[in-house]
Amino acid sequence: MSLQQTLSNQVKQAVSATYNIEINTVEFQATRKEFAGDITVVIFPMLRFIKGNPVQIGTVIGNYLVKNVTDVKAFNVVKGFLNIEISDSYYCNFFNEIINNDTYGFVSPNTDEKSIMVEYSSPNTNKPLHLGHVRNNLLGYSVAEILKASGKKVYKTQIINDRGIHICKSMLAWELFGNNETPENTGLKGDKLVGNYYVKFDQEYKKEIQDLISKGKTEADAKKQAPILLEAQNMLQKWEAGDEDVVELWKKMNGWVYDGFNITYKNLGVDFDTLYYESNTYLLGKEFVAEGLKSGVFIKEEDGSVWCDLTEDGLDKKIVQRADGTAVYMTQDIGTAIQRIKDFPDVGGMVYTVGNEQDYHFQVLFLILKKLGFEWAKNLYHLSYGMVDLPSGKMKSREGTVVDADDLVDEMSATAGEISEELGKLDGYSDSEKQALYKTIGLGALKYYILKVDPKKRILFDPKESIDFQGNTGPFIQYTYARIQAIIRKADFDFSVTLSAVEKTLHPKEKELIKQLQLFPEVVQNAAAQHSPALIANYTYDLVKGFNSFYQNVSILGADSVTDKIFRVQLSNKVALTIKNAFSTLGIQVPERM
RNA sequence: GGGCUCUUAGCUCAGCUGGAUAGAGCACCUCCCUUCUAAGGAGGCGGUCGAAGGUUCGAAUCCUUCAGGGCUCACCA
Repeated sequence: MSLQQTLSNQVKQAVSATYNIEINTVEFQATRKEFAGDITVVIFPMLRFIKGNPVQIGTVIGNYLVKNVTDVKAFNVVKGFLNIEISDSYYCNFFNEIINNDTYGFVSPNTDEKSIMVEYSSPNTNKPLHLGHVRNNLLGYSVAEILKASGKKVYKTQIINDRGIHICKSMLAWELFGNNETPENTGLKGDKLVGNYYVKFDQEYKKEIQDLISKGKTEADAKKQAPILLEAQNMLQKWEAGDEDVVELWKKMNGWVYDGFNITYKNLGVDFDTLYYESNTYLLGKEFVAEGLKSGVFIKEEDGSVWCDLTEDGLDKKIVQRADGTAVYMTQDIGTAIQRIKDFPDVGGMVYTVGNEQDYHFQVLFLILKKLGFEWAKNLYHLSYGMVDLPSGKMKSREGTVVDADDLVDEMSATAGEISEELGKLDGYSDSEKQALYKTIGLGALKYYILKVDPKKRILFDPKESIDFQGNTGPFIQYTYARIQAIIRKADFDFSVTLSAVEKTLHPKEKELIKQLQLFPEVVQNAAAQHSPALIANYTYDLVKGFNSFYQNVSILGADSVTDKIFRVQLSNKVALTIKNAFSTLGIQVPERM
């Protein structure tokens, strides 16, 4: 039983014994720095049940606790707050319990529980990944890792949007202007090469529109009648009809893109357990549309289109199948969800990492799946995140203001290198060691910068600030970890002395640190429940801040006894482990030296 | 226009289920390296928590209205 539970029970007993009144909840909070004590019971809520003076009630409960709970050393009451002081031996014992637990804070997987599928990334295959995808990937990957840490089995997946008019545009431009360029003969990453042709298409398209307008067409007509667009649409029809040449080209170019994406994913340090392709799933939803029609969930209009009426749920009518019988976006998402559960029957819920411009879509999707009667539909979560804006404004692919994912990672590493060189701390390292370290630091900066912000909020991405190494940043935390490793390397104490032998008054800063360490498992559970890496990021920062302050204020080598030194070195060790575990859920590495 | 969402220090952000004088970093000022990494630490300056009402012992947090920003309301994905 945790100390808080014990205290809660004892407070209830104190109230029951003194006032003959039963209360069912006791409110706790961490004691503020300016007061003596470690944990605080808030008396105010009890006033609803107990008539009386809060100070008096607090004093009565405090006396009871000191008498009946061994770990309670003393107490004081300020207004409606009962501040409780916890004995040092409690902290030492707690510390002893976690000292050898390398997976502290992580719950071991419960095999009886249902798994969770986390979808993220899900790009189109016509252009390279950009900054927006970076946020998506980092969030999705991190939430998957946090869910794992909270004891869930997790499948990471994505739905690759590999069909449609966008890829036909790239294909057509490549046929018309490509001169048989390949990643091999140009040395370009496949996704970049294909992306170039998507841009090329757009340029030609615009030219043709201008041309038509100068011949007297309206702009709207010109946009619809441009020959290159008609040709692309023709290509899409051929693809859907299974035309061999078109399908072969499609396979070839998508293959290039996948090779390119895989490099980017590797650079970012993300991975997937299973993949879904839209070209395989886009027709799947239709059989469930048919079923929904039978059960009355959907309605067929006169023209043959199928709709779902959600007006009673406060939403609109939503189309789920076109008049010509073809699938729309919603249809395929219905199909994909069902297919996933068929493929992985142990999955009991899914997390979709998709930008907030699709909030409404997912609200509708989840509701439709519920109406279709799927039991797992209540466990679907849209991990919605805000856009990433640049100081110069929105990213626009056509105006060339897009921040490319690969370029970004490279720049972060390069900047990490420049700053490290300036500080000159890495003398004696080989070039390859340095490069690896720069990447760890650069990526750490990028990932932390993005993950520490609440997913819901839009991010203003300032490239300059993101590579800052001071304050609440990834490198600051990595640096603290590396410093702790230096302390441990230097400390050659005899670790056979157990901590329970420590009989001394803890330094107040040590207590603060241990208090923070205690919170870690709770933070992981909370972050998993809220799908919020930001929670873990900000917690880690607080811990590091606390440690740095401890480190400056307590002279380790000046400690008097051997056990004292051991305690402090092990406390450092524990902090380092907690940083490492927290960062692993964020997908950030910690270097042993930097 | 309807729906969803955001607004906290000059800037970038925390603030858990309502609780004590709203916290960090950056920037600006003052101090602190004979010991393990100063990419550090201690302190100062800086806030009518977008506005107004309401709920209550108590509101940045919950409710209502309003203002401003974003997203969305396609037989696109």
